[in-house]
Amino acid sequence: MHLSEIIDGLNDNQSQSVVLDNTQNALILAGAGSGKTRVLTHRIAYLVTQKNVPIDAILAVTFTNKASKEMRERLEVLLRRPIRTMWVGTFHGLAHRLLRTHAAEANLSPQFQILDQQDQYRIVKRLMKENSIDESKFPVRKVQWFINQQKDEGIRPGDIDAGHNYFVKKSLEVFGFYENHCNANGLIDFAELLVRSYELLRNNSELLTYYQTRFQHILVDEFQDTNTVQYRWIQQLFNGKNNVFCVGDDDQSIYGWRGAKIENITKLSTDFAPIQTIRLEQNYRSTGYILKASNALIANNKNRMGKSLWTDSGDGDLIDLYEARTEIDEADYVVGSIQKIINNGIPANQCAILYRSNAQSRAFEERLIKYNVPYIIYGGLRFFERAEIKDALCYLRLMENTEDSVAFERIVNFPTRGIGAATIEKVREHALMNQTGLFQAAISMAPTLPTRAANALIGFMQLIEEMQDHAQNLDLSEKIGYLIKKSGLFDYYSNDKTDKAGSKPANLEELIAAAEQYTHEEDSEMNEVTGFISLASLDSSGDSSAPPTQNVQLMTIHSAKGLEFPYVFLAGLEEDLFPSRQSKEEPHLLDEERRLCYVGMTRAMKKLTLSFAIKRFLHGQSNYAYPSRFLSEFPEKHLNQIKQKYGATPQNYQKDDVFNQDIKPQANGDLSIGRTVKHAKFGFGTVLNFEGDGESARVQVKFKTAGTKWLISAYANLEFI
DNA sequence: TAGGATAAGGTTTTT
DNA sequence: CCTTATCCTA
Repeated sequence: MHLSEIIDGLNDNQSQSVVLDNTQNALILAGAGSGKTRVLTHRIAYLVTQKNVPIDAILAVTFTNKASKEMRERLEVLLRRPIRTMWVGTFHGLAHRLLRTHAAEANLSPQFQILDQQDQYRIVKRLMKENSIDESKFPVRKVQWFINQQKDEGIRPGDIDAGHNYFVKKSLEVFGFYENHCNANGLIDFAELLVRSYELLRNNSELLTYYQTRFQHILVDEFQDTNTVQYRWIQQLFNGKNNVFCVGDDDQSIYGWRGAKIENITKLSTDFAPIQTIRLEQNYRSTGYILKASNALIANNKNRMGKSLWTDSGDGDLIDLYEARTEIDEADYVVGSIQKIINNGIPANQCAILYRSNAQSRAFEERLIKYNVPYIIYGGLRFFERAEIKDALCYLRLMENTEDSVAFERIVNFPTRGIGAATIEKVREHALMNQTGLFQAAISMAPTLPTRAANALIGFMQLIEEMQDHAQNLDLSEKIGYLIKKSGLFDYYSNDKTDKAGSKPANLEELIAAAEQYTHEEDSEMNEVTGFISLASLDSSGDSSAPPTQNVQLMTIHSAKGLEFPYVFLAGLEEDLFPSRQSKEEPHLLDEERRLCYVGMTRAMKKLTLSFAIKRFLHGQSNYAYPSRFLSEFPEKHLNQIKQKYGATPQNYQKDDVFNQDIKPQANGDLSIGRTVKHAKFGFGTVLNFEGDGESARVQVKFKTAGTKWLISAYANLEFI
């Protein structure tokens, strides 16, 4: 292959990055839409075709499964050959591969199972109960969070001193119990995948040397999102003779809450010196106004490495800003706009609705259904996290390995078969005393139980054994098809009245289809079943089905990272929602919110529409909100402001309210709910409620800065704006 | 023990 | 508001 095939069509900075020589490491500061995936894939193609680097000498790390899949596909197109054996994957996926390959050296059972968040929660909760730790004082979720936070920093229970902090002290105690439990049962959570594989190489110099020598080129995508352990993981594989090539954008760091360290990108320059930094600032995605506004917004952050995107494709349309009365009005406007776009012959999947939190999707979903616009929601409950799917997989796991106690607990009495809490508790005790798995314990102690419980339990174990026998020679998808019927899961969910949408049986069938699509690598460290189960844990999205072509796409901004859409609707730009309430007090959290907003805006190619609602119903109640501060952080001249349909003044909210019955058409002289007022001392506020009339009226006002207060109208001297 | 009915709790983002 | 835990009855 000729060099020109690889660098043709790249701009100067891009091709300079691609053909960097091997004497130094590289940091590519790649702005949104500057073609970073292109640079990464072309870099690899350059190494393979021009420098004769074997594909097995390359390690390419991404953050999402989607990104690694895409990179693999693009590489195969570029190189015109399959690259199955190449190490391309997510940090978690690659760490998992390492641990499967060297399970013994990592002190792991070869059958180890991956715990997802839910499994982990359950275990932590049970351990706390067993050890009489009060859940009301130490919420399970917080303790779980604490444990993961430590692990993301590579910290083990023995590594820290709680001092006088009682919460830390108790959490550490649970952390210890949890570790023991996981070690005894061959369980690995997400964070553990990383820590454990890091420690594996740290404690085993032979292996470390092997991988250091093998991976001549280490390429990392989204470097700004690496956490402490991930950074060390890369650092460890670097021996000074090989090369790291990191691509990142400090302005798009949005996973600080998950332990990502934005500083890692600056640490890189000292830890991996000499390093060459190249900036990619030409944007090929968005029009001029979108970029100018995004640049202005992100300029409000301190401590940036500095970068300014530009385009030569012209200003394009102004950014629309819609001021909605409520979230329903907002959804109406957005869906209405999308309908117009579709009516112009543009496919629906070119439109995306992005939001800060998943809960916001509901209003949009309702309107999309009402107006008959096809849509697809990403996130929310992911396929492999659905209860019915996990149930089925647990049957599969138990059939594969009867010692899988997590699976045993989940399905021993599901669908219900007369095995109650009391019986299970006895099994657990017996297992603990004899240091066996639950299944083994159940076999040996069943005869000691009362007849009814004993029969039920023995019946369950016979069922599993019978299923094992019968499924032995079936292929994976047939096995799953068989087990969902035989176990009674399918019948159970078919008759489940709480499944309003009735989608659960369909999901079970979808699982069979997913198993059919699953292609198992022959040379894998795992057998087919284990491979499929691991995939289900690590790639929770699961819907491997063809990408939707005629659906409007709805997702959080977090999951939109790395994607682009011609028409983007960024909704819910309100204080306390975006930026979120828990972020606004802390400058570094607020900066991350701002980056998130920047990421959202820079997803748009042709047209960006922002919106906010004055009143929003969320988490069971209605609240008035102020427009997000982010809206005032870029020049107004980039905006085309659109007020709500029925006029711009708050008084008009009372009339023509066909969409929102929940806005009460109440008025009392100058008073009306939703009106903006000014108080001499408290400043500006919004009327939330009032009672009584005239001089004796009491008014509840939510002030911008002073909080919410009840005031006596006669004394408050409110000025109505 | 099962399964409905009622009460309580928790809400940002996810590999 | 929705999910989950707990209570209560058959």
